[in-house]
Amino acid sequence: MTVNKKGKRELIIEAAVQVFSSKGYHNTRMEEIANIAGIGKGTIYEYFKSKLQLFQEMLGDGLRVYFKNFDTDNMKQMPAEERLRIIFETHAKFCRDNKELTRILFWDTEVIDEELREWGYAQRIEKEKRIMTIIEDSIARGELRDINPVLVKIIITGAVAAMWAPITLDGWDMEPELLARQAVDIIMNGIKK
Amino acid sequence: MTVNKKGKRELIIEAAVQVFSSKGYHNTRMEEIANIAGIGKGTIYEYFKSKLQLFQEMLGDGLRVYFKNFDTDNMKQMPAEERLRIIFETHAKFCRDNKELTRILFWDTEVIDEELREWGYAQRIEKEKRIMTIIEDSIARGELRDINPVLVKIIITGAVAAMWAPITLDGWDMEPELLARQAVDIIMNGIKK
Amino acid sequence: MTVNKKGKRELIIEAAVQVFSSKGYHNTRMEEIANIAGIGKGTIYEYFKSKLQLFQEMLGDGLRVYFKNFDTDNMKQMPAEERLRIIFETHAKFCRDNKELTRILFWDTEVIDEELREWGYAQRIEKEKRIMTIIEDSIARGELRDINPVLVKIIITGAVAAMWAPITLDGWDMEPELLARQAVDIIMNGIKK
Amino acid sequence: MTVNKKGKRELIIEAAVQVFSSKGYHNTRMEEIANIAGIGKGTIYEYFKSKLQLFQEMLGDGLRVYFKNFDTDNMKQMPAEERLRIIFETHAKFCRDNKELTRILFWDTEVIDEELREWGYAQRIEKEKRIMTIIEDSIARGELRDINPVLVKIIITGAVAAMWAPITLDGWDMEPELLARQAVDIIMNGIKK
DNA sequence: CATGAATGAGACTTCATTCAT
DNA sequence: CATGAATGAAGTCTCATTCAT
Repeated sequence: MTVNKKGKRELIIEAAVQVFSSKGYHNTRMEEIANIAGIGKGTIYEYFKSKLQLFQEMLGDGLRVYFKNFDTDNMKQMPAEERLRIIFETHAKFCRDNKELTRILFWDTEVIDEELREWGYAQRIEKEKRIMTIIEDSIARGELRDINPVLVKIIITGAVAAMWAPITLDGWDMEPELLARQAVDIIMNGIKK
Repeated sequence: MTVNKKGKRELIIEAAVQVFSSKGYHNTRMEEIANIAGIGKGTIYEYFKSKLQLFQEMLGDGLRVYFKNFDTDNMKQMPAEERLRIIFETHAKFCRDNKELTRILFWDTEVIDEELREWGYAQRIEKEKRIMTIIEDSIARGELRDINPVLVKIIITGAVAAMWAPITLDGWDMEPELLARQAVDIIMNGIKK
Repeated sequence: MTVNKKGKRELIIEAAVQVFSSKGYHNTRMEEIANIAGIGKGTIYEYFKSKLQLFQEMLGDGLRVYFKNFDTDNMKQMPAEERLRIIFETHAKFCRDNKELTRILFWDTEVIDEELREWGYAQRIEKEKRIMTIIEDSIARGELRDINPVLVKIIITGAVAAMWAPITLDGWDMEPELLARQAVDIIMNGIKK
Repeated sequence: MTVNKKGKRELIIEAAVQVFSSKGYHNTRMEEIANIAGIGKGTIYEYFKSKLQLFQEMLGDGLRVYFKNFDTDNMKQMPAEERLRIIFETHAKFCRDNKELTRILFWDTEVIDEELREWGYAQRIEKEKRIMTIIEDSIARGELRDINPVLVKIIITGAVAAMWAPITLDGWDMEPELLARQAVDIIMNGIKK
């Protein structure tokens, strides 16, 4: 049945997230994914054409969930500060709920496949464009000082991306809303007294 | 001769940087490194016990060069702003001069080996401790607002780490000194007008 | 119902002939046979124990049809020329009506199974014995020149077997009766003017 | 050294002929070829890209040896009878000296690969064209009765091809020269007294 | 009876490493 | 010291067969 089939596909994806995250693509054995999913090795191939495709669909599924959290239409009307806050908060929530996946999605650069590399590159550009728009909008509206927007983009994207490490590795546990508010405060006003 | 041997060792390391950087650890073939170094496949094993050891020594060499750039003793006396500026500038210079290597050293998380993973973790902690010290020193000295130091650390390390992408991938070319001055300005004073 | 079951068995055999003929034993997937037969994969196993058995029964069915065409009792009384003519004509008809199957039955030597190999060998010997009997009978009756009967057997069996290629592959279309008459004429009288 | 390398390539080809001949393409395991050649499994891949390529090169090598035996230039001047005699004799010699290979080269139709199938088809057409030329030449010169040349071609190619079976399987041992003389005698003059 | 999702044995192939030259 | 031919462990993937529904 469809319900059943969908269930098994998700079962595999979940096992894949677990193993790919902790071992990386190349150290992951299809058999281990199968074992963790509680199914036979061959069954994976009923749902995914190859190891690469399983990995890609895992990324795709993850990103779809991630982007579902942003309501882009509403955001256009907001001031820069608010938009940044939402980005930080949403990202922090996703990171908290998908600790391992976050690293693969927003940090990992393991070379797996040429096509995938380009996909990852496009992904990064896409995300950064969103940040750049916010910054340039705000500069145009005169909300910001006269600063290098590329540098601001690096600082913001770097901060967002760097969150996975303390959360995933060090078990840092901070309320996403608080984190977002404080982070945006620092970026907007600086750290100097 | 020792000189000769040293020469060949460096030849191999240079080839290793080239191939490991562009293909990642697992997609790199020992034969390709040998070809690029212009030597025989077996010769690599005269200088390195294994592929893993070659990779590790490549990392070690890279980090040694990196840290040689910091004069830690002098830095202790400086104000936070100056110390941050040096970190940004030094990092930007290293990134500009070792585009590919930077990504492997300061971003890559490809899982290669359990021991190496811990080494990388320790590396990260080490670097972050340095940042934390700066921040906590400054807070103690009353130079900074009352802010979450972990968050500041994330923002600074994230910004430093994120520099590789525009420089390596997008060909972004900015004077390290200028970059450092502007970045520290933003972090200290924020972006708000 | 028995009728129903028989109908499905034939359905499978027909699909098997189609796929085995064009792809060979090892390139044939049980699933493809099932698809062409319009049934489920598992259903084949209700009628045949295994892929090998299906193949064997397909061969058996084919040969039974083939040999039904020879009325061996009547043939014993006929002169050699007439008997050869019947062999050629019958074979040509079967080939025309079962293009692909003919190749598998009378030419193919794809090694599939030790038991099957011996079965095929016995099959060949059986057919050749028939030819040898005709030739030796005729020699005894003084109808033929003093020639090597083994050689004659090779020429006749070779000619019979070789017919599948132009008919199946090149689309050669010749009236079986005419073909048989002319072939026997050549064998009996040679090609020299 | 080149001599050494050539030696190993031939070693593998010889082992391949042995195993492919007796088991067929699909039942042949690369490991068995390696074992018979007395080398490691991986070594085969130093000389041949894949199982398919090994098979193809084995066929190519075999055919090259086969065709080296025909002196096509000289043959053009000879009468049909003589040319046929040479074909039979050369083929019989090759069959005697390369019992197993002959079946693969001139009889086997195991479906292995689409490209290979077309190659085999072209091969057959090429050989048959040679026979057709002889027949049509002779008809033009008025050496032959008014007979269907396609039928003659089938009889001759069939006879030639069918020789492998008694020689390889039944251990039939006949002097190639004698065989050729008698076979051509039968084809030219028929078997009737 | 019919089905097709699930299975796992087994095949090909790669590539780090060794070692005789 | 330097080499590269040889090796075999180990990984991905296929597909005949089973069995619960």
